[in-house]
Amino acid sequence: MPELPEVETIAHGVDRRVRGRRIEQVWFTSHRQPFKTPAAKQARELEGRVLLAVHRTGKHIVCELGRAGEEAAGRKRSGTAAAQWIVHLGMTGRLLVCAPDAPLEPHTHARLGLSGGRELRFVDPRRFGRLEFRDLGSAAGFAAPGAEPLTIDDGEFAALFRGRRLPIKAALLNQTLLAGVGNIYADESLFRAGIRPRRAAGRLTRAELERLRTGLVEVLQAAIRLGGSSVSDYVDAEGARGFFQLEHCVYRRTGQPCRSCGMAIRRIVVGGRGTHYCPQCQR
DNA sequence: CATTTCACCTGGTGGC
DNA sequence: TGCCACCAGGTGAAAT
Repeated sequence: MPELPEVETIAHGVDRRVRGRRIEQVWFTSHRQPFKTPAAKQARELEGRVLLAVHRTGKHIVCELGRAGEEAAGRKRSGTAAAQWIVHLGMTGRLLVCAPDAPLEPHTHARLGLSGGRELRFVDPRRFGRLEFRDLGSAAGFAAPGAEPLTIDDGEFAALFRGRRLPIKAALLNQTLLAGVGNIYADESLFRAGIRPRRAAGRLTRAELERLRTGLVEVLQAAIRLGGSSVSDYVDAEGARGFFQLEHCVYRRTGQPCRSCGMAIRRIVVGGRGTHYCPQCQR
C-alpha cells in the first residue's frame, strides 16, 4: 500500500506518539511471513528498550532504540541508538498507535505495549510486510540501497538512467536506483513531466529528465502535505485517511478525461504493473 | 550483468 | 446470492 509519502506520514505520526516511550511488553501473534529476524529473537530484543525516534528511509520505517534498562529519554531528548527495529509495510501493512483495549483487528501480527499505556501495532493482511531487528553493535545502521528522490540533484538523477534500455516507468520503480517511488507516484510524476511510461530510460533527453525529477519531487511533497493517498485502505498511525487520491491525474483513472486536455486516460501494463497515462499529454 | 516474469498472500470488486 | 476472474500501493528469486 504505501509509498514514500504514506510511509513518511506514518513514520512522522508514530514518532510523535511513541518517542521516549519504553517497550514494556511484546506480543508476536504470527510466526511466519513477516519476520525477517526470527520472532522470538525480536520479542526478546525489543522488550525493555526505549524508542528514541522513528523516521523514514525509502519505504522503510526505522525505529531507533536505546539499550534495554536505559532511562526513558523523555519526549524531547533522543540519545544514541544502540539498535533499530525496521518495518516495511509491503502492500497492505499498517503501523498503528492505539489504546491497549482497542479492538484487535484481523491480521495483527505484532503488538508492542508502551509505557504511558498505549500500543504500537503492526497489521498486514497480505503479509508482504517485513519486520527486522538490528543490533548496531554488530551491524551497520539501516541504509536504503537507492537514492532519496527528495534530495537527489539533477546530475545524479540523470546518471541513474544512463545506458538503460528498460522502460522509464520500470526504472522509477527499481528501489536500488531510487528508494521510495511506487506505482502511484511513478505514474503521476511521468504525467507531470509529459513522458510516456514505456520510453527507454536511457533515451530520455536531459530536459525530460529534469522535468521528471522536478515533477517527482513536487508530486511527493504535495502528497506528503495531504497525508498520502488512500486508494483503498491506507491509514496513518492514528487511523486517519490521506487525501492525495483526490489529486491524482492518471493513477486508476482509466477511461476518465485527462484533467489537462480531456482525452481518455489509458491503462497498459509495464513491468508487470498497471500503468496509467494520457496519450495526448505524454509523448 | 540487465531485464522480465512470476510467486508470495488476502481481500475487494464487478460481471454473469 | 454465488461463483469466478481480475485487480491491488511491493519485493525478491528465478528465468531469459
